[in-house]
Amino acid sequence: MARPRNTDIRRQEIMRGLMAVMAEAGYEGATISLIAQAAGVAPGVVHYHFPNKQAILIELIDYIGSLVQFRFDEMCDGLAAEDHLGAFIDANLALGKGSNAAAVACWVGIGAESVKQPEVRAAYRRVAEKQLQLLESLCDRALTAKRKSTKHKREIALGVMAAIEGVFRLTVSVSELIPRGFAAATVKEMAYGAVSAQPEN
Amino acid sequence: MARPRNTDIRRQEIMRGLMAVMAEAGYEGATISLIAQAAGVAPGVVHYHFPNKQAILIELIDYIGSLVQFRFDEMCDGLAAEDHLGAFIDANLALGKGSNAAAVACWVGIGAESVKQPEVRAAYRRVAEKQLQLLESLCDRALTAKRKSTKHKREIALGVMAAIEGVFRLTVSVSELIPRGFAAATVKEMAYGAVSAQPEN
Amino acid sequence: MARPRNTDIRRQEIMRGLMAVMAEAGYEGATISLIAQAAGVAPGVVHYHFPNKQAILIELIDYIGSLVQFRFDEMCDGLAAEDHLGAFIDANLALGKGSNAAAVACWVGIGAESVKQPEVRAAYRRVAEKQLQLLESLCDRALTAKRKSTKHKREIALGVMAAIEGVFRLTVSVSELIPRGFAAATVKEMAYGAVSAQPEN
Amino acid sequence: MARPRNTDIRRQEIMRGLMAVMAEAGYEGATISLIAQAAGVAPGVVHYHFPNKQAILIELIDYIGSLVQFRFDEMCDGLAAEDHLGAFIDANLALGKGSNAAAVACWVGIGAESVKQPEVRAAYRRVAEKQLQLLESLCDRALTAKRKSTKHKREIALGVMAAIEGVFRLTVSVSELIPRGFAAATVKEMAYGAVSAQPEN
DNA sequence: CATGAATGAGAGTTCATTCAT
DNA sequence: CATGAATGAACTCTCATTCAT
Repeated sequence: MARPRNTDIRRQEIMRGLMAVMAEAGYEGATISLIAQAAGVAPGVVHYHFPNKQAILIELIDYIGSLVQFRFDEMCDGLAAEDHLGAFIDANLALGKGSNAAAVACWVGIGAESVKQPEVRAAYRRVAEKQLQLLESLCDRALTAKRKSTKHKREIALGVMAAIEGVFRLTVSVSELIPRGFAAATVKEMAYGAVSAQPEN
Repeated sequence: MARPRNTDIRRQEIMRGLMAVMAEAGYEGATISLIAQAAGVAPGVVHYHFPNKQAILIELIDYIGSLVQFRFDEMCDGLAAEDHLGAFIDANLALGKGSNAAAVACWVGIGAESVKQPEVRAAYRRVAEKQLQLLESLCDRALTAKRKSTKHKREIALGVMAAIEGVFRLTVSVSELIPRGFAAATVKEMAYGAVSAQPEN
Repeated sequence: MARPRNTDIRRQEIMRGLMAVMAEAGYEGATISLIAQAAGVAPGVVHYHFPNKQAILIELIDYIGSLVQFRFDEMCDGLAAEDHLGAFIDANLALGKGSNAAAVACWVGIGAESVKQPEVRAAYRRVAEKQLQLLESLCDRALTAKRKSTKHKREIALGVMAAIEGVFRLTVSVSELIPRGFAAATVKEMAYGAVSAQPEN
Repeated sequence: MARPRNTDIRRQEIMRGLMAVMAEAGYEGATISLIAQAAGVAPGVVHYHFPNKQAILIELIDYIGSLVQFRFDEMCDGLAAEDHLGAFIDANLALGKGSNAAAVACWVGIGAESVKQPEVRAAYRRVAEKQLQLLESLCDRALTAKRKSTKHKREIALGVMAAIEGVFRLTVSVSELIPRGFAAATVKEMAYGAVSAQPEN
């Protein structure tokens, strides 16, 4: 009898509206009005579905995390275990299908917001911890496949993660300095270089 | 006899005020009033010395760039040419004297602001290009010292730079995940690992 | 066979919802959403049964008036005519069965709303006039029973009414200053004191 | 050199702006914009001098309290101690010079706001407690002058206070029912009637 | 040079009311 | 009758910027 529930759909639309606007104007520049416009809804709708602007951002953080996860799962398909590390790097940095420039720009903005908003920081950390654990297990697989010591898998994982985050940052701010398609290759070389550099098991 | 110009001193005080506030509250959260307070001056003074808030930020970008440069010069003192690459990484990431957590937090915020403010982006790029050129020459020195091909010096330089920026980001958002004193060592290993991995010249 | 009308029930539920919420949050703080929640209905239902928020308030005014009337009737039962004045005061101020703290808080809020909403003011006046007429006749009874001049019955009635309203106000704002069970006794003393002070008839 | 401080003047102007608007439109209806207009300043000025709207209201509470106190002091001048109780009632209720219809309307609104704003409630209580103590001492004086027991001075004080507050309420909501100049006389009669009714000391 | 009061545009948020289902 | 999503106007509050002193 009542109007059918469409909350989940609306929430996604609004969250994607934030992503689109934020990629151009930053978090502060993403006004509720602009977000609503980008989502194709009236301004009041935003606060009907979210208690406040921060809540949209936090939902966006999880969403971007899940996008990477999804792309990684796709890319792993049919790959040997030792190549999953490369797949993870590609999932984050490779261009082409599934790459998402807006998400990258947002991710940089999320880093800055997490400086002052503890809740954002917490949400970011949840995603980062999950990715770091995944990365560690991928390093383990790669090291094991090459019969290398897995002693420094966490260090390598952290280095890879930092490199990925750094590429995001450079992509956003100084994309002209990075030749197209360069980043994924370089980070993969660094990662597998580190793997190879480990002593035999 | 005119009274001595204290304009330059005031400008520095204000700019450092921005750095201090921005490290806690982000760029948008750094109100003119808070900046003035941190600088120990009246709010009106800020706009006497700077046309607008953005101008302070741009001065801050150059200032942070010069801080790193200065620390690098200090650290190079007495080091062999091949170790200058390590000195650069330390200048950015090593803890202890000369390390500056506020500057790191600001740097992350500057990255986010450069998404929407072209002038900030340009200022950031000037500093980044300079650092990248320096890094490239440091890679060249390191490769040459080990009689390696310098063909991929730019790739290595970019990778190192990304790793440094990424560490900044992780430091700010998820410092708990990074053991103290870990970052500089890991990035140096990655850098020299890449150097060693190059073919002989 | 039409389904039984539950409109009247719903209206009461909603009106009581307003009373409950308004006692805690004031009239402006009583949002339609909160009222609906307190009434156990969906927000949309409220405007199905009432054209607007003000209409609920006006119904509430009459309702609270009738509550007092009802309690008065109950308390009069078996009392001598000269004691009906005391019963009226008790009906308003006595604690125990039939006392209604929420109604008192609402009544204070209604007074404030009547400053700006003419319709509310009119509704309040209707109730007040009725009570004042009743009070006047009760004073008449009390005076006549004591063979006193009834010349100032209206003054006494007004004084009693003011005292009652004032106790409401103090109860709401500074209940700590009023010992429990104190108010009804004090006002009754004042009322019968004034009755006694009148000249013999 | 700097612009001279005028904060105190501005704060008073704004507070009186609130009083003027609130007397017509209630507290919620007194928007910052209307308050500023009534005070003859730009909207932004309001929040330059007050952190928020509530702070203006709290200042107004103290101000109204001091208005009554001031009028009382004036009216006491040259009166016998036993008549000070009457002066207090006149200070609150007498018409003519020093009477302030806007203040009365605000006071009713303040009562309603104190239901939901604890800070307002606290401010109201501070004023009420001070007045109640004063009233008690005035009752004491009146009783002592007539050689009556002072045992119930607090009860009488409370009754008088309730009557005054109740008159405010009736004045605001149903002024037509109260003949002009009636209230002060009636309350004074009630007060001195109660004094006379006490047993000899 | 310095001060801090003033400005006013625009932000996030709330909410009475409407209405498609 | 009932639902709850949608609307958009209006609110309080913030703040970069200006400028009289």
